[in-house]
Amino acid sequence: MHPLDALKARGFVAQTTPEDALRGALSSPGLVFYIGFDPTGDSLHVGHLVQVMAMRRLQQAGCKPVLVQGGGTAMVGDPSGKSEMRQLITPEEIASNVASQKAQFARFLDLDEVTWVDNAEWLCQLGYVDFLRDIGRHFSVNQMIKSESAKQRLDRDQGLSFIEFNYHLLQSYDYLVLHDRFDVSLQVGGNDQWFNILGGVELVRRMRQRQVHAITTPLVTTADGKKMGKTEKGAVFLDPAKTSPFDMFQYWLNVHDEDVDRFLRLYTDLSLPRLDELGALRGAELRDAKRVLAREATALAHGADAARAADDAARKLFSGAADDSVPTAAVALPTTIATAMAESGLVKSRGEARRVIKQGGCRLGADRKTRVSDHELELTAETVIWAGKKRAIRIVPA
RNA sequence: GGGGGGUUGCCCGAGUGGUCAAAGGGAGCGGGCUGUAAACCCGCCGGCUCAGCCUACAGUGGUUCAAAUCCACUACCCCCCA
Repeated sequence: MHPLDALKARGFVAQTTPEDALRGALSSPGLVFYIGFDPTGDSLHVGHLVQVMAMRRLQQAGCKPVLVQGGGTAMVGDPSGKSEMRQLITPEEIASNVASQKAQFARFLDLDEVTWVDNAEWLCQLGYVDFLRDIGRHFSVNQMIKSESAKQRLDRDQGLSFIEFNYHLLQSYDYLVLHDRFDVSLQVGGNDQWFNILGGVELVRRMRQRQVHAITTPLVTTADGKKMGKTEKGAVFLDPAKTSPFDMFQYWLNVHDEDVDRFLRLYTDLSLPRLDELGALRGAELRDAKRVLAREATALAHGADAARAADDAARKLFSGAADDSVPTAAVALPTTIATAMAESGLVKSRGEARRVIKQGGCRLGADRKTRVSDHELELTAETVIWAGKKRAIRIVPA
């Protein structure tokens, strides 16, 4: 199957540059493509995964990835989709973020085949006047002002500083540099980057008379309209120290019915026939599809063993057979139930613990047999505490 | 540089001297129903040593018996003019 069709079948394609040319470029092996990541955080999260998986797919299809860490662009801040000016981060933070994110990419990509560059390398030493003369002349302010990201900010009276306004030029320039240095002729990015990516395509065309290509991936939201990978507790990170494999497993297991098929396609390696099979499931059967999703997606991020362990732990926890595989927190005993709940992180505060208890949501024991009605109930030994139907933690003496 | 408007709880947003931990909505949480789903119904929803106390309405300082509400200064944001 043609790589482009494979991507489409899995739902990775939102927009592309003219398809015939793109298709042709993708047909010849060894096409070099790039994706940029702005290292604004010290861990990737599930929200980044569409891009990461798109790279994975393309690499498996024989394309050669160039991974651009946006050390330079991160210092400017992309206004796309942002309602306010992004906070500027320091070069030290960027460097440390780049380092920790790199390790996470290794799970998804064959790093031996990946070219790593940091655009700080060429962006940070640009001469302002030269840049204006050589690059800036190719850009129309009229157009930029009409771009979706600028327009939104302008319309809503939110202001758009000059530094952010320039992001477009910098990203376009990246494409030019990468084309010159590595023969990159495809850029992949989120659909909110469409305008920025086209800027690069256009710049290469004007300055090198070469046609290069672009694919954007859809901006994935959940069926109830939230950003992918966000929970009330924050993002679902790939760093196991920030989001445990168990919690990630639960995140995938608890996706909405309507998201299952889409997510399976995007976030797992399953074959298309297998995807169709799972996609045909309806009603309660979807639980099986969700389990596959959770298992597969967690395995990609943390390895098959960790995924299996998370699965086992989840099964045990919800079947009343919780053992030490289940999320555990050490708390100094004896103490009151409310304190244990708060200190273990099961709930955010003792106030919340009291509320849950008052409302009848707190139960004790792996089997959930004992309903707690007194927040001062004393805990003396190891036990499993439930807050509501889905959250539980095993308390052990500190 | 000049003139005007704004900054409220996780978010949006009312409130213009006491009855304000602060209307309303959203998010979130708990219960019911269910499939560890959605929708729906009911309840909760700053913290704590919880019939009480503490912290909060950008920051600081003031006026007052009493301020989110009045005054002054500071910071940030937006608009118009130059």
